[in-house]
Amino acid sequence: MRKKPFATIRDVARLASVSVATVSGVMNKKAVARPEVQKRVEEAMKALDYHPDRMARSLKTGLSKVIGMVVPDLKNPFFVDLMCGVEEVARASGFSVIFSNSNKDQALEKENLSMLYSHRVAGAVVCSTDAYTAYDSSMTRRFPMVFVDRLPVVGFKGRAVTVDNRRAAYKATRHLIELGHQDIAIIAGRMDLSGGFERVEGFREAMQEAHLPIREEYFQSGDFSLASGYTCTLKLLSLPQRPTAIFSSNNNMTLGLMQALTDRNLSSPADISVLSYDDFPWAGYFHPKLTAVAQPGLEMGRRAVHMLQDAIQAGGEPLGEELVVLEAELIIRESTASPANRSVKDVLPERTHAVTK
Amino acid sequence: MRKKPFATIRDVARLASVSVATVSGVMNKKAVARPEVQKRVEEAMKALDYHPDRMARSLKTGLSKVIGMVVPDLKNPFFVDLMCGVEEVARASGFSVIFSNSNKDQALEKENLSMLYSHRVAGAVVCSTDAYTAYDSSMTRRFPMVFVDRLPVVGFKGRAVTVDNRRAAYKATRHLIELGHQDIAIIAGRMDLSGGFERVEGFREAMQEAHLPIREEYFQSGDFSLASGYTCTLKLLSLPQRPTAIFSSNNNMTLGLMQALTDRNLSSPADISVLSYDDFPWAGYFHPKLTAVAQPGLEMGRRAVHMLQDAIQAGGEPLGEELVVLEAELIIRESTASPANRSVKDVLPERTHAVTK
DNA sequence: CGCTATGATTATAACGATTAACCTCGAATC
DNA sequence: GATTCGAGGTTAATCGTTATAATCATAGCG
Repeated sequence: MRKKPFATIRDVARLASVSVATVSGVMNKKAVARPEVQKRVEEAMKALDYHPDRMARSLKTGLSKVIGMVVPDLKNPFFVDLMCGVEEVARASGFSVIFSNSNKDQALEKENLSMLYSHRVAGAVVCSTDAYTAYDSSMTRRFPMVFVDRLPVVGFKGRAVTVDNRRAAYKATRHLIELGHQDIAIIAGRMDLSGGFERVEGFREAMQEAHLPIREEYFQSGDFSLASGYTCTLKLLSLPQRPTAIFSSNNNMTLGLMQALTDRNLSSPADISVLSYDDFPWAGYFHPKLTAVAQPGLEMGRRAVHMLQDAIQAGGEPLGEELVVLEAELIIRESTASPANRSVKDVLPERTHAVTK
Repeated sequence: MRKKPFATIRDVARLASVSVATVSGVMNKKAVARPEVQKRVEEAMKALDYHPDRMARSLKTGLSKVIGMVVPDLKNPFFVDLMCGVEEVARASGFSVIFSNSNKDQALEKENLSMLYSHRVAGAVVCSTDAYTAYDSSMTRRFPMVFVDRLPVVGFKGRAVTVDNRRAAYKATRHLIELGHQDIAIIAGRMDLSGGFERVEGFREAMQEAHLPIREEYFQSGDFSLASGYTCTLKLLSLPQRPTAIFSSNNNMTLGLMQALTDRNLSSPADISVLSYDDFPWAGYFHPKLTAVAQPGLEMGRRAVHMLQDAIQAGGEPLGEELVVLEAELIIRESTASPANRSVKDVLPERTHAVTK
């Protein structure tokens, strides 16, 4: 083996003429060494550029200061927001974060989770790529996890932080209706993901409440990808009776939608109103500036880590179910307007009831 | 201490009725155990959901399968590209990545580097937040690093992958000149960062070659932030003789630039051409679609990890200097056009020489 | 039958930290 | 003066792995 390239606690002890236990003591502020000794130790540490080996420490204590995070797609700014939130509060409490990208691949996600297990992370916040058909309960035994944005399985019992997709979609649709739209189309996302499904539900709810029909051809099924947003929009635009507004279920599909619009030489909101579920950092620079549902990604990440730390604190005792549901915000910009030749009064019924929880 | 929550190599050994050494052997494909034994061990591992403790392993071998990455700003999509590239090839070769965000804070960056050291990472790719005035050589002794995008210090000797900022800026400016622009302004970035400085140099070079003056009031000093892009643009627009084209030194400043344009009711390229150093994933959705210098972020991240792995392979023997300089691509979209009332022939001289290396 | 060569398997000492248990020695108490 | 006490220190075991040397069969060979 090559010469040891870093200083160990023993080197420090030797230089400071004390035992390793003493060094460990002053490091962890436990044993009260005489101020004189303490100073000597600290000087030795500095002199040797000594930084304790966290692996050795974790090995001994069984406590790791690393958490894992797995996201399905690093290119999506929403997940980047999540990451920022996670990183922020993790670091604030002395944790490091191993990020891994599952690339929307379920197998890879499981592999990543195993990898994190191998690292003996204290816990993980995971944004699952998919509804687990076989949600492996053995995984939960490995280390505490909190799910974020997406629930891993319907009827999930565990710890998660999500946003109220249904309510957000309801509010968004309601905004369209209040503007006077009747012919509202939706580009749905993946219905096997909790978010995708709930957004459609919120949309339905608002439409039904307003006694507006959801025409079959106005319901397009996408898969959250840009490409699907594009083709769905094209289908909508070539309909004999074009919708006056489109609700897009996520940011990527909105991008496809906008592309299709410009390709067809249509402009928003003059020709068609567009409302995007998911805000972009740059949504205000679009032409038009996009009206969008802004999910509190940062806050979600933060809360997830807090929950995770509670679970870590509990030291493996299974903490009960805990579901934090945050509210998304509808940011009204310029891509939504009243449809041409139609007054608001014609169409808007009284609001009958609030959305059910 | 609580009951051990995971299976150890000893548990596997017991279940398979062999010694720990044998288990270790079959895991690492070293010792050739009898096929029968090998199978028994593998079954035991599966049955116990055994995953070797990488920390214990690293502690023993002195070899870690983790690399660190520190970026100055997670919100900037360019750095996210870098991260993607890093993650991709790291994972492909069995490495995990600890990401950390220095938030453009030099002290925090150093702290992060110490943290990574504490984790005994095998190496790190760092996108430094700042030119180190005191570039601590003790840091390089800790673990191999390769710098990406930004050189840590002028006259840097070490391993890094960057892009040819100067040449890219030259090409971009040249494009503006070829369109017939003479009154070209630049919003410079931070001159203490290698990138910021070189972009200005490339700009200068193209202008001089075309015998075009750089008027003092056309040179605005920003700091790579959106806000600075905004204010610089406002200053340019209120000049008695407005420039016909603006070169913005990075993505955030371009955002500020565009904001200022719309606030002043100006549109591009009709009123003014804009060229952005840094492409956005969504630059094609802007109005107008932005002409931009696209840096190969993904590829940079990938190359950086390759270089890092070479250094890790070398096991601490200092590898010589190695600088990989990639080429950025100019993507011409719609935000640049010939200035009103001016023909190309009037202004374009013969191209005299290629940019010097 | 010894003796060795060979291949499979095992016992055990690290790795760098923490920590329980144990020393030491002077001051305080009786 | 003996006993207790406690602050300040040390020793050594331990965490889960790997590496090395040692052990153990087993077969080949003269």
